[in-house]
Amino acid sequence: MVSSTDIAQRIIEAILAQRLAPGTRLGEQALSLLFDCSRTQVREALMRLAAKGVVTVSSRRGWYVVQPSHDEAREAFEARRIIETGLIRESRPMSAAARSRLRQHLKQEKAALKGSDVGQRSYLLGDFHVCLAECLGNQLLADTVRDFTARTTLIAMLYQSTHDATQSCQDHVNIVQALEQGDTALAERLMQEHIGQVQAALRLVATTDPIAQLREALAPLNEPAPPDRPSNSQPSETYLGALL
Amino acid sequence: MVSSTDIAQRIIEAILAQRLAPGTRLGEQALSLLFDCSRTQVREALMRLAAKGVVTVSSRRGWYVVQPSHDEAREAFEARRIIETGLIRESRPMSAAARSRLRQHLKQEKAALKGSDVGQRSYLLGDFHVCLAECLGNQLLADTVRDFTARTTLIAMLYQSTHDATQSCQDHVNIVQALEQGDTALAERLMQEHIGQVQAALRLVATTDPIAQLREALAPLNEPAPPDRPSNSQPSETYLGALL
DNA sequence: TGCGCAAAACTTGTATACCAGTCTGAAATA
DNA sequence: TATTTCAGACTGGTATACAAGTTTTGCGCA
Repeated sequence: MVSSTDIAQRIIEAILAQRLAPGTRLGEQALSLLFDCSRTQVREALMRLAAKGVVTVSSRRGWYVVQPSHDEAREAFEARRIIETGLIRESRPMSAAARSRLRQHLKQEKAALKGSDVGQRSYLLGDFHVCLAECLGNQLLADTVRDFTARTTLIAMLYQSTHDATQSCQDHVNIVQALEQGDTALAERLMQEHIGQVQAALRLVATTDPIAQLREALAPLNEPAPPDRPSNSQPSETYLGALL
Repeated sequence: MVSSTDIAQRIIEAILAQRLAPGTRLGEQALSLLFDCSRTQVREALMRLAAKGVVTVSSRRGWYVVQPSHDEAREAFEARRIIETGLIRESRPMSAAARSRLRQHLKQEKAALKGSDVGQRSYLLGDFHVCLAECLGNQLLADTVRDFTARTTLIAMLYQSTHDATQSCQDHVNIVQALEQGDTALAERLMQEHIGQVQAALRLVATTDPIAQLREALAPLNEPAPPDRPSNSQPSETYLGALL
């Protein structure tokens, strides 16, 4: 039997791994079937996620993974810039355990880059920021960063980020290196630039087209798909399989 | 009939007005009686608040307003320092509407200082920071600041803040003035100092004493009570009346 | 063939009944 | 008298039945 906490965590993880696209419908019955539990548990999980701004509910229609607007996208990136650079600026030297953990994480990132699991890669690249916040000694902000990272991951999916995973990983390496050398000013600047570049890689097309996603998904195959990611972003109930 | 959103909001407001002390038990049945609704609504509200870190649930025992530890207190203040100074640093000049709103808020604060409603005073002093974050154009961080402000309000209650309300209000005035003059660097420094002073006003006694609150509440009357607030911090079911 | 309307299928919203721990206090016992 | 045990009251945990609304589908009609 799974608890509502498990369900919420699985959904968050699926989002971080880009296995759940923005706009995906999360039916209560579908989820309760999938996790073999009652709707009560599912609703609890969804309400918790709604409080964190990861899903929304449309009355008597269903729960959906959020589709942040342009304004919300801007706010999310600004929030991350402020929090993560602030954490670095106010940081004291890291403990040996923290440094070791970060190095371990970077090792995993590099391994994932060589591998073919795009979801794992995406997950680790996002989790780095959570990991760093925890290592800098503020669990409260680390939790906040986790929520905001899920948000920016959704934004990246929605606005078709063209950011290079290799570049991101290199940025992370440089940031950790600066921190280990005690050069917080450099680390802060690197983080600022890193988040800025991820934000700049968004294709902020003014898509007021209500069927844009369908159009995208069903486009003819002449045009090559956007790099770094198969063009499979139609929101659909079948995607719930991504949770398992 | 009240919705779960209403209940959650009322609880948050009661906390911001220091009418709900940390550790107060929030029984599901008591709340459902108080708001004349089913336990379902109450549970939804409490779970949302739990996701925001404002209440906790002890299995089959009850829901309680959180009692942040020393570490959590430190993290909460650090988080607010980072977010609020960061918002000011990255802010662009405020709109006329925003400036007007802030001035209006300061006027309310001053009025509350002259009045006798301690709850209203506490609420407005905390709400200033939320208001400011909204005026600086980031709703996402404004919501975060609201949660964190509730947290620091609880911390102030728990650790018997000796901070002077008049001083806080004056700090707010100075911050707004600096912002209106476009001197964001000054505003940032003032905010940094302001939050630092509120934090410094805590009596962070190492209270591993499990009955510290009882001891405090039932202390003999020779010692004068802490200023700014009657010493009535025993958590008790009767306090639910504070929600109305 | 295209359009409008109604019914049915499906979805979330809500209350409630029942289950399973937790605590209290009285009674039995040493 | 002090201690232990056990029953009962009380609490939150969970599932489920039913209500209320939405979407889809299929039929009738022009």
